[in-house]
Amino acid sequence: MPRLKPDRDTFDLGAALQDVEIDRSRSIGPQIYEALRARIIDNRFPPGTALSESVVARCCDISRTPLRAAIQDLAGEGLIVVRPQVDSVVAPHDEARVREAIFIRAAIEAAVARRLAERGADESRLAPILAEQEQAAAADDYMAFFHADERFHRTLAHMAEVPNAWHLIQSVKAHIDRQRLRLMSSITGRSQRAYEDHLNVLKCIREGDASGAAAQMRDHVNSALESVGSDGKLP
Amino acid sequence: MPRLKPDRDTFDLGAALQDVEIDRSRSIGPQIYEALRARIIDNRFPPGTALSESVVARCCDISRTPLRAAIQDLAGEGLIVVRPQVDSVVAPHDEARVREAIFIRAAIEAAVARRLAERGADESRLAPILAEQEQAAAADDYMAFFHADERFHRTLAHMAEVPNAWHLIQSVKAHIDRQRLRLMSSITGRSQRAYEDHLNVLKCIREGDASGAAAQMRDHVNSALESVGSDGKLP
DNA sequence: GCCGTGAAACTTGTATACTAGTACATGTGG
DNA sequence: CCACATGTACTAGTATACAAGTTTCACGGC
Repeated sequence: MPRLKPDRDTFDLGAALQDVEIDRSRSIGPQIYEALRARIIDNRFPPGTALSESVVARCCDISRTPLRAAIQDLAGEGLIVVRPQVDSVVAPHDEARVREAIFIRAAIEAAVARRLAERGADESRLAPILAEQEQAAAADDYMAFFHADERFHRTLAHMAEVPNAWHLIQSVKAHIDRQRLRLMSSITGRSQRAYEDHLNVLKCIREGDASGAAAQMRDHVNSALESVGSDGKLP
Repeated sequence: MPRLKPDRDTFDLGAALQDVEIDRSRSIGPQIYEALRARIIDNRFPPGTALSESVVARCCDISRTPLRAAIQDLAGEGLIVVRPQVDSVVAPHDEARVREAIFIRAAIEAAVARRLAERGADESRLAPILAEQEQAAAADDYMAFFHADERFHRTLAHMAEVPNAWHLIQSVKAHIDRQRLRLMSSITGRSQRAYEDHLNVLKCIREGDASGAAAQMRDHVNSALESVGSDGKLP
């Protein structure tokens, strides 16, 4: 007797996908990419979730072709693990990978801070962002601070004239954010400290202290390490 | 009267593609990706070369599907520029992008050197590579040195336990290498200096001088800047 | 001669059918 | 009861047909 889909774990996937809205007047690929990526990062798709191409495509009422493109990109970022002829699942949480992501981000952003200190930076673009951060930190509005923080770092990268560096950072930042959003608890109250870190980095940049700016930024990014397991290998 | 392909610039493309061998027993996507990537980096596909999906697919006797996957990856690395509904061409030479690639690589590799200096490193894995480099530098065998250099840096990344960092470096390194291979002339005799740079980095690592190791590695990678236009913007 | 119009020959994007490979469950022989 | 074939229902990889958009060039009106 043929068994057709015991509804084992497909059900919740359809639920998590039901609110994806595809604008058929634009390219589908990038849209479904963003939709899946957001759901992986905020853990609506827990690690191990099977993302069968046929199932997801049917749920979103699209064909497999643009979906495959999205999955391929996500696999390139390490957010999805594709086992040929077997399955494609959301990548498991990997503390080593998160630590590595923090390492890479710290390296690049420290270099950005160093360059800004060496070349000088026009802080006018940062003022409104800093104001927003101060307010969000005082109100302990985490999501507001989160977005302002993103803009702060992105703006620094653009001021240093390394836009592609920011693109790279975004790809590794996905792993950091996924971890961050997984254990929301350990976050409360950190906004204030992050805000002060930003001020310290800017102080060094203003004074032309290249090594200091790099070190401050490195420490700032590395402070994310406190959330992840200290230094233990994976079991 | 219908005009069927005036053979304007398709001809040389077929020539440059005639020696791509596809192993049908393995996945086609990664193979065609590597084939195209190699040809872009060594400038067999000059900037601006149109890589029409239909044409390339027919030349290689494959379908558009795996080819699209390869092109999408190359576009993600910035080696191909895809204009939707128009064309896909090999990305133009972009000095700003090359400088940025060097910046990113220097940032990450400096951090790798710093970490190795802090944690200590087992140099036994590096000894044979260094020996090979010394020999290649003495003989001025550039390609041999090139490959040994690649292994040297990759091994450092693995010793620092950041394998994904090496993957990122590879993607930005493509732009550096493409530039390097374009103006081969400015390279002769550099092997000796690069070899000495490596020794200096290792010396700092051995002595546990973290800041020194990072600075040495940064300067070493940044020496590639001497080949590219000094600091001028693109015209 | 010049300019607007439109059809045709491209391009990439999307949908779907088919291929080939894996895993698991089921049944069979020991 | 267990080991082992075997078939079935999946998976991702590939090929191909079709759709939608862009560029180009020829043609006709002015």
